[in-house]
Parts: sequence; structure tokens; C-alpha cells
Amino acid sequence: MAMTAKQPYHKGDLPALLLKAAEEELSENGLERFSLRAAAKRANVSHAAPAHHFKDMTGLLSALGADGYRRLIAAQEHRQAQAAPDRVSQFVALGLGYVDFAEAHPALFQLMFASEKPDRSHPDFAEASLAAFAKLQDRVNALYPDETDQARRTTMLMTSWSVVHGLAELIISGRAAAPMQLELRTPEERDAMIHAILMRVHEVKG
Amino acid sequence: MAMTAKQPYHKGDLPALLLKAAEEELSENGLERFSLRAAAKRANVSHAAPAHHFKDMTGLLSALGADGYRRLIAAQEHRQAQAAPDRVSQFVALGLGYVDFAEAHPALFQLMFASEKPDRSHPDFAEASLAAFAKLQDRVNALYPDETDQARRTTMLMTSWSVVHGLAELIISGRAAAPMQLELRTPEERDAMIHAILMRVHEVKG
DNA sequence: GCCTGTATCTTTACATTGTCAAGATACGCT
DNA sequence: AGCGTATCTTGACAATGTAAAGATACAGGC
Repeated sequence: MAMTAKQPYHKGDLPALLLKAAEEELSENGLERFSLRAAAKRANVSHAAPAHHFKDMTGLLSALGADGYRRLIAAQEHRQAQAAPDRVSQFVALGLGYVDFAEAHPALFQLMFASEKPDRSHPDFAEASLAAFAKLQDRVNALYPDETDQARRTTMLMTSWSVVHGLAELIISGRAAAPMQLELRTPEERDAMIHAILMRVHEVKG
Repeated sequence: MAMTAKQPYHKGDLPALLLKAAEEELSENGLERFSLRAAAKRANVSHAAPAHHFKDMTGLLSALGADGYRRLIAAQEHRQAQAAPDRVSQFVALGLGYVDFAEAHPALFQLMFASEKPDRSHPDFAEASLAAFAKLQDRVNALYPDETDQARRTTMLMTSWSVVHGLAELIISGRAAAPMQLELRTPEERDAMIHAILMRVHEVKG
């Protein structure tokens, strides 16, 4: 037993395998056609195997959603790393990362924000989503360091969040494609449009 | 046959009854737990009856979604009717109606905007959703009558739509309740907050 | 006024789904 | 080495959407 690999069974790390399989199913079939049995089959296990690691479908999707929030933060930090250090650029980078993530993983994004399938009180899910929210809140506050009125801070925060979130939803639901002519845009043009939309909210000083 | 009521069967107007039953099911159980059989049972018909009026579940939900868009427009016009006639007030009224509708019929709103269950190419659905979009577009354009730059018009439109839509989504998903403390607000305060958020986008002239 | 055709509705059947219970298998620990 | 437990499989069940076939009510022609 000394040096045996951490494989508790003849399979590999099944929880990780299931999460991967579930996400692939999610990407290919969409949230509304997601099937637990299909995810299990993709991981080469029986249809009841997931229950031993995640209780239900809800448990599996909660874990998957939690992972999504961490990757959302990662996408934002990726944008922040290659952005200028000033406050405005850093805020816009946060928004670009938000939209990047939504476009790259639309079904996962829907699972995280527009679904009742995951359990929001699930510890992992709750913690990860709170971290993402805190990051946004900090960045918006950093935009207006001198603002003391709490009501105005709330307005700033909710306006910022609403714009990015609404834009992401409209894009991944296909409703922004026509007005913005997204098909014709280069990545730089796309980023510039999103930048313009996000900063429309902040063109006036706090 | 002369004066017999328009009842083609011993039931009333089954399509209308089914739409009503479906919406009630939608409101009570949410979009993700919606069941065609339960809707049929609520309308006191067999589970296969809906298929004769709407082909599938997709057909029924498409019709229901189309109805939703018309009622969304109605909710907006209701707000517009009791708002000042200036352009800003009329624009804000549009947004307030949007949020009103989302809050009053969250599951229906999700069906209309964040679901693949309805068929967007369904004539009724497509026409009604286009009408709602056109109404928004007109109002945003009316906000900036002198703007000639098409790119800036697009920015205005997408920013406005993103804010209202994002705000509606965040509210009905329960994510805006804590930051905005919606439970504690009077209707007037709530409207004022939404007004502030919506107009944050437009505080500068076009 | 009856009779045929058609639209409407019901019944039956089937594959798929999530969940549970029971059995089988592999591992850790003493 | 053997027992207990975690892990996985198998089998079963109720619920779901859809299709096919049977039953019922209406319309129009003679």
C-alpha cells in the first residue's frame, strides 16, 4: 500500500472524469437537453455511478457550476493581466473576461446564472459565486474611490453588473448578433464595441 | 346550425384553455420543471390533446412565448401611459415595464429570452419578439434624434437593452435582492432605483 | 334526414429520463 | 487473511414527450 497511486478503484479519478464528461455533454447538447445518464455513459460508467460522488444531478451540476465560477474569475484575470493597470482598463478587462467566458461556455454560463438545477446553498457553489461577485464589487468600487454615498455605490455596482450580464445573455442567446453584426467583426473590433458599451455607463465621473 | 356557439367540441376553446393552463403550470413550477402532461391535466384533457392544436411541446411554448412578448409590450405601454411625455420619461417607462413584466412572470420571461424550448422561427413568436425589439429600438433612437453615427446608435441601443435585460435577469434570479435590498423598498423607491440604474447609461447627452 | 369524411380527443404503447434498492466488486485496515 | 466499507453495476419504478391507433363529435352533400 505504500506507493500505490491514489486510484481508489480501477478507474481514474471518477469525480473529475464525471465533471469533465458532464461539461462536454453540456457544451454539446445545451443545458435543457442535459442528461445525467448520458454524462455517465460518456465517462464509461453505469448510470448510477455519479450518485456515489455527487448525490443527485443537482449535486453534480452544483459542483460543475462552482467550477464555472472559478473559471469565470480566471477568464477575467487573464484579461486583466494583459490590460493596462489603470482603473478603467482593469474594470473593462473584468467585463471583457465576463463576456469571453459566456461566449466560450454558454451552457455553463446559463447553468450558473439562469437555472434552478444547481443548488445555490451548496457550499462550493455558494463560495465560488460569492468570490466572483466580490471581485466585481471591488473593481466597481475602485472606479470611484472618492464616492461615499452608499446608494450611489449600489447604483454603480448594479448598473455595471447589469450591463455586462445583460450583454453576455443577449450575445449567447443570439440576440445581439444582428444589431452588433458580430459575425463581421474582428476580435479587436468586438472588444472595442464591448468596451464602448461597458464604459457608456461610466463616461461621467462618479 | 344557425346560432350554435363557436364550440367545435364539447369543450370550450381548447387552445386558449391550454395556453392558460400551461402558463399557470409555468408560474407554479418554473420553466425547468414544466410538464406538458401536467398542463394537459390542468386543462382537463388527455395528455395527447395538445398535439392536435400545437404540434409539440415546442409549439405550445412558442405560442405561449409569443403571447408573452405581446404582454411585455402591454406592460411597457401601461407604464408609458402614466409617465410624462418627454423622451427620457418615456424611455424609462419602457425599462420599468420591462422589469415589471419580468418580475410578474419570471418563468415566462425565461422562456422568452433564455430558453431553447420555443422555436424562434415560429411565425407568431418571431413576429411578436421583433415587435418588442422594434419598440425598444425606436425609443432609444428617439432619445438621440440628432445622432447620425450608426455605430454610436448601435452602442446606445445595445447598452440600453443590456442594462434593462441584465437588471431583469439579476432581479428574477434573486441576485439583485441583496445588493439593492429590494425587500425593504417601497414601490416608489424601487422605481427610483431602477430609474437611476437605467439613466446611468444616458446621463451624458448623445 | 341520413351518411360519409374530417377534425378533435382518448387510449395505448414505447423509448428515455432521474432516482432508489439490492447485489457485486475492490480496497483499507486490523 | 478476513472483515467492513466505499465504490460501482444491475434491475426496477414512476414520470415524461411523442407517435399510432381507436373512439367521438361535427360538417356538408345527397
